[in-house]
Formats: sequence, structure tokens, C-alpha cells
Amino acid sequence: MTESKNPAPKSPKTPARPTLKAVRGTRDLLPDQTPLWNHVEATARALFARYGFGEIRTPIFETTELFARGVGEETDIVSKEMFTWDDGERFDKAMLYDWWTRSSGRISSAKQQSDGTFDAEVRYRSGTYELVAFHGRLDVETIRKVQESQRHLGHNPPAKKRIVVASSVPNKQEEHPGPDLVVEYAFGEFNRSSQSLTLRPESTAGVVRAYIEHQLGNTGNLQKLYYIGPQFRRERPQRGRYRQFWQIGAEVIGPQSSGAESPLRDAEILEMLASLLTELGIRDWRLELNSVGSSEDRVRYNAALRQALQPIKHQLCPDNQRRADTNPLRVLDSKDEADQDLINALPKIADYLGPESKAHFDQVLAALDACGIPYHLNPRLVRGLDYYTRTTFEFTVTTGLGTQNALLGGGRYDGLSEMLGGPRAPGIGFAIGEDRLILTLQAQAEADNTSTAPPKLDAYIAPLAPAQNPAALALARELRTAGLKVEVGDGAFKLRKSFDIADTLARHIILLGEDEVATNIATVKTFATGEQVKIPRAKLAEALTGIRSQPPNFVQ
RNA sequence: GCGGCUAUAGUUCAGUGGCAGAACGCCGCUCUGUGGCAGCGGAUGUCGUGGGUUCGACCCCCACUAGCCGCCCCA
Repeated sequence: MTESKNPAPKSPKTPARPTLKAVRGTRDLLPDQTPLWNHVEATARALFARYGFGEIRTPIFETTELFARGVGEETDIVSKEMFTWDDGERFDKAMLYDWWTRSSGRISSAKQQSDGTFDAEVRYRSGTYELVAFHGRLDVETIRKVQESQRHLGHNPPAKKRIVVASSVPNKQEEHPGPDLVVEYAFGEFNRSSQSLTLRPESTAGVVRAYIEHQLGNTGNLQKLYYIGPQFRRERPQRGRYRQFWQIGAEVIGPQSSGAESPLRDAEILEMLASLLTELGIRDWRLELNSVGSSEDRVRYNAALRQALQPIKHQLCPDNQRRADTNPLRVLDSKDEADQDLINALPKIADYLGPESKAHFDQVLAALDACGIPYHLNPRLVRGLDYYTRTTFEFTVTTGLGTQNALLGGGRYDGLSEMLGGPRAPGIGFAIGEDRLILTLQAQAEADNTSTAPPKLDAYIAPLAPAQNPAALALARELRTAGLKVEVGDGAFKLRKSFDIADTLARHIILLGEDEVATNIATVKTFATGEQVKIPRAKLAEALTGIRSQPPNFVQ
């Protein structure tokens, strides 16, 4: 951008142009990071495929209503932690006028003001007078005037003198300008073309919406779906917590006849997650497991909890006192030291499970035992989203996350599809916090003194003079075509510099001077050994492939 | 949303109410087809932004912004 054409008037102190930065809670992943991310994602994709999962990609924004109904209106996520905006047209006076003009009737009077707004109008609509005031407030005087003008035009005022006013004041209310008149303000109607949209704070609701919308249940088959993508929550950034964060998740959902409700599915998901973490090299993970029962069980338990909390409430911290009233289940989540004993003494959900829920949970545990998957029953694991039923779980780790030690979480959501207006479709799913997974891998690698740095290139081609540049690029093309990872230097570089660069980037340096180009025999030096050999061009690719070391694992 | 800590060179960080610093990195030279070591030389900053106190502020005070950590909550 040139900026000198119209220089701003000189001020004694030219204010510095603020540097543009990634917005709060978002970040860039640079090439030294992305290989690890890709490794994680590729590992997950390959593993999910072995379990019969297919990828689903849903939009990163949905209607706000989807999350309100799915995740739960009263959850913190929906009530205060989403990126939500109004997608409607801007509400202004010109738009109001346009809307009324298009929608019905004729406009009997419209006095346009110099500023482009309109004073007042009246028209018939559905048997009543409707008066539209775009400008200023309605008073009795205005209304009388309008009624007068209607009579002059030969209209009789309707018997029922209810006047609907398009108001730019959002609070709908009524006024009584006179004994025979009621003025009703209608604001909401003019927003009807707008829609509240939200960047997805999680993906399960969107996936289930897609399941319903595309009638995947009608196939009769179990749907096994996975996704990898960004999510958005408007929270205060912290370690492992970003406003745009990434989740790797999967859902198993289907009609009851497909076996979607089987405890085997719960156990399979958990076993798959254990395999994934192990395959990624995550050590010391811990599976916390609980059953929050069916929705009926939960109602009974909630009641019991409220009752048990009532007498001891005053002994709890203020936060827990509040939760005791609003959402007793969340008291169980509390980390408040002083309250722990009291909380541990509260009734356990396990004692309130109906026979079906109990049997379901027992079968999950039996399948996990058969697979040799270790788990810890945690009667206080209730989780934050409204839609969870029966099995809920969390995998935690001890390395790298500080207090944000939950690596992934999930559970069963047997009623979610119905909540979204869909068919009965029990399901279970999970979401891995990919940012946290990466942090854990990096912290582990650091503890082990191993590197998560991307592997080096196979070769760096150093032309010794600008005259060899074309030959260098031609050779690079040849080697790259053969599948080697190659960088090309520049003949303008001094040899010392070429060596320096080459050593940081690649395992081999290929020297290309006049001799090498003339004879088609390259000089190749291996940094690890210091060994230098002459290799004919025709055998170069093969030779470099042969001495390529194993690609290092990211995490050992 | 609340609380604590932090913000100085590309990076990691010292620093003092009175000339802006180190290490690493970067560039050059010693050394024109053989680097990593060593020596010598060099560049780089509106000291986060805005205001205030002061003869004088990177330093003290206030506000803002951002980051980190914790709370809330969550993956």
C-alpha cells in the first residue's frame, strides 16, 4: 500500500500504526508445529478407519437455536461463552418502510422528511387500521390527524381502533393515547428475516442435526462418524484453552434397531480411545467413568441431591451454594478444598440408577474388563452439557496441562436427536481437545528429551556459483520427482553459508560446481558422518533413498 | 466475567530516576571448491499503548491492550 499520495497533516507526534495481531485467544500454527498436528490427525484418521468410522464435515457455524436446544440453554457454554451474531439485515427506518411497502396494502400517506425518514403512514390490514410511525413518537395529536386524513380520503375508521406501530424500540409495549385507541408496538416482526447464528462451540449438536437433516437413520444402519476441526468459545484464554480450539471427535448414532443403544458401543468407543492415546504415545492417561443414568434416573437423583444439599448448603462455598439451587449436579464438580468432605458424603448417582441403566453400565464395564482397559469409577463425573445420559467419561493426563488436565470427554446422549426434533436415535460420542493433546505430547517429549521437531530434508543442493543455478534446479526437480525432499541453495551464497544452511535443513549436501555439472557426477557429503562421496547423477536418487534414515517418530 | 504475575534487540532475559545492555541467533572478515570450533568486527530497539508525576521516566503512579497462571467453566 502506498501511503504518500495524500500525506496526513503533520502532527508533532505521528502516532504509531498499531501492529495487527492475531485476535485474543487465537494463534498461528507455524511450520515447525504443523507436522506434529498432521501426525496426530493422520494417526486418528487411520485408527478411526479401522473401526469403520467415516468422516463428516459440518459447517463451523449453525443457528444459535441448535446449540440452545442441544447443548442446553442454561449451560455456561450457551449462556455466556459463544460467538453469536445476528445475521439479519440491518434494522433501520428505510428498511421498515420498504418492508411495509412490499408486504401489503397501500400506503395512504407518507411524508418523507428531509433526512430520508418518514413521518407517519396508515393502511388497512387484516380489518384493522395499522399505523406506521417511522419517525419520532406517536402522540394522540398525530393519530387524530391521521384519522382526519383518512376520513377525507373517504375511509371510515374501523370499529376496533387497535393501531400497530412499527417501532424501533425493541420493547414491545402498549400505549393508550386516548380512550378509544390502543397502540401496539411491533418490533419483532421486522427482525423476522434475520437469524441468530453462532460459531460452533462443539460439534455433536451439528453432527446430530446433519444426521436428522439427511435422514441417515433411514438407512437402518449404525452411523459411525468422525470429525476434525476448529471450535469456538468466548472464554478467557489459558493454558490449553483457546477461543479457537481444535477437536477431534466421533459419534456413533443410529436407530435403536441398529444397536446404537448397545453397551457394546460405549465400550468400543472407550477401547478405541485407549488405543488412540496409546498409539500416539500418550503415557499415564487415566480413564474416569461414570453413569449419570437415564433422564428419568437423573430427575430422581437431582431431587435427592437437592434434598441432601438443603440442610448443609450454608456450609458450602458461595459458588456451591448457588449451584445447589440452580444445578445441583454441578456441585459434584467442585474443586473447592473445604467442601470436599461434604460433597463426598452426598448421595451417589449409582444408587439412583434404574435397573436398565444399571444393567447397561455393568455391561460396559464387563466389556472393558474383557479388553483389559483400565478405568476408574468416578461417581462425581457429571459433565457440563445437558444432553448426556448414562455413560459419561473423561480421559485425563498428568503431564503438561496444569489444572486443565482433561484431555477428552464424552458420553452417551440418548435423547439428543429428539430434543432437536429428530427421530429416536441413541448415540454416544467424544471430543478430544487437540490443542491439549499436542501440549501433552510436547510436554512428554520435553520430559524425555526427545524432539517433536519435523524431520530434516533428504538433501540440500548447493550450486557453487550462479552459473550452476539452472543445473541445480534441474537436479532438484529430478530428485523431487523421485520422491525425495530437497531444497536448493543459490550460487551467490558463499560455500560456508551453504554448508551452514544445509546442516540445519538437511541430512546431505550435494555440491554442484563446474566439474560436477560437466561430468554429471555429484559430490555428496553426509553431515552425520562427515563422509563425502562422488555419485553419478543417474544413481543419485537411489543412493539418497538408500541412505535415508528412518523417519523419526514424533514421540517415543 | 473475577484475581495474581508479566510486557526491554529476531529469541531468551538482565538493568538503573540521569549515554539502552548480555547471551544466543543474524551479517561480514580471518578462510575465493568444504561448514560445525575459534578470533575479530557489524547491524538490530519509538524499553507493549496512552496519559500523569518529575528539571529529567525503560524505571514511580493511573488507565488500556496483550500474554502467562489460577478461579468460573470446559476439551
